[in-house]
Amino acid sequence: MEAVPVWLRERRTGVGRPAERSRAEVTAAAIALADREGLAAVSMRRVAAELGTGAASLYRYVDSRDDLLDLMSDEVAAGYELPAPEGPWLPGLLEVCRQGRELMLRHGWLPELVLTRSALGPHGTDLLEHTLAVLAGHPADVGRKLETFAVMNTLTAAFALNELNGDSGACRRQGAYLAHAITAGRHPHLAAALTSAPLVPAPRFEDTVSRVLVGLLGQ
Amino acid sequence: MEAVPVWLRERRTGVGRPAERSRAEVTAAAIALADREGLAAVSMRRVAAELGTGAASLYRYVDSRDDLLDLMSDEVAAGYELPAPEGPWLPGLLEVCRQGRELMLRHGWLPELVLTRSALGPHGTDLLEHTLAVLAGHPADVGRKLETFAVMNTLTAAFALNELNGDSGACRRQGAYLAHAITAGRHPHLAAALTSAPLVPAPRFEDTVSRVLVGLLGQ
DNA sequence: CTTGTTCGGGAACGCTGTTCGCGAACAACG
DNA sequence: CGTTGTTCGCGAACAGCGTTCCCGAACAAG
Repeated sequence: MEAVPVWLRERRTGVGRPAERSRAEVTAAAIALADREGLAAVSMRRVAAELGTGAASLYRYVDSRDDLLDLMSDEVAAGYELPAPEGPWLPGLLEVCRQGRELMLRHGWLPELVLTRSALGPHGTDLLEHTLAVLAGHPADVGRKLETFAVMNTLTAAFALNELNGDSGACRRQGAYLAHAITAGRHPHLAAALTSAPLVPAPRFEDTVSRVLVGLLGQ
Repeated sequence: MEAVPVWLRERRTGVGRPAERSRAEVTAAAIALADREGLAAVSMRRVAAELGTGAASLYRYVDSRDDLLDLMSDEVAAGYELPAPEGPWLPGLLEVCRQGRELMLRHGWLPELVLTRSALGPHGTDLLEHTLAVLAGHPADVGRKLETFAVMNTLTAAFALNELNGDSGACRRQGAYLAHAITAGRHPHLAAALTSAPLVPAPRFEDTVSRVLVGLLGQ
């Protein structure tokens, strides 16, 4: 029934044996491990080994592995550089998306976390605040602005995920089946599409996001 | 190095001991289990127990748990009812999204699979073919149409996921932290937004998707 | 020095995906 | 009918997982 998110459970008083590590240290170790070997490698035991300690010790800093994943997401979100918003809103939002994509490409495990869990930590909250600030002069109602924030994150993560998976095996598999589906003959439009164009066209990230944002917010 | 996807690995010849079950039966059992207890409950042992057999037996029908998840996704995609496309493209695509959302709400484990893995099985391929058929008369190039297909699926899944998580604990946690962030005072726009509007406004699915599609494809 | 409190972490529990290998079941062939 | 080839069912085992228990150690305060 602990409805309190990770970020609010803070360090106890200065009494008792002092902790040898900090929550930030644990988070950093988990991020380093994920960057090196992927999200699946982030187990409590592996993270603990990274720190030269035992798995059970981590539970002094984190309530569960899921909490640790939330901390990782939010910590990366600290990498946004958010200047004071000025000028028209579209370039402002595009800059946010551009930075988001870069962070996600640098941390290939991030898109999965962003897409499947929606926890907003301190830095995520700052990002939302910045987005609302960019849209401060826009006439859309609050609901649509929040919706825009969610769509931006989702689309950026999905885009980054595609880019990351694009070169590896996942796309080959799909390609293999699509090729089979084409030769079967019952998918004329698909056949026409895939023979008339490169299989994986260079995705135009900013153009696509821009169109979506204009669709949502007008102008 | 098996680049062949699940759907192409077919039943062997009629030689040897006949199988007691079928791949479809295994898939159906996994779906039933996921519907009842969620995706986390879909372990090889649990699915096997559902069928009254041993866990190792499943590997006669499926190469891995991931394969089974792909089969589950595609099997649900068989639930689309795709009439021959006619009329303008926007209502045609909206109907696809509407059906997708309904399927995902009926199978709460689907959004996660759609968002994180992009495998296209036979029924997914049919859906793509249908989408391209609806857009047959549209002047956009092939790349943008494929992109539109991906965005439709992603957005629908993300929307459904939010609806499914909306009432449960996940949103409470977020709300708890956001409330804290507001009282801290450093997020004026956020504070204004969350006090001037209901915390979780009724999401207007079709309106949002419609705006995004028009943004991507024009008109 | 004692007391209160916290931290570190080995050990254990129940679970997971997957592999191995053996016995059983069947089709085809002689 | 018997033999052979092949597939299937699946118990047992392996390595790994998240998490909890619990006890000894380490410190602050009195």
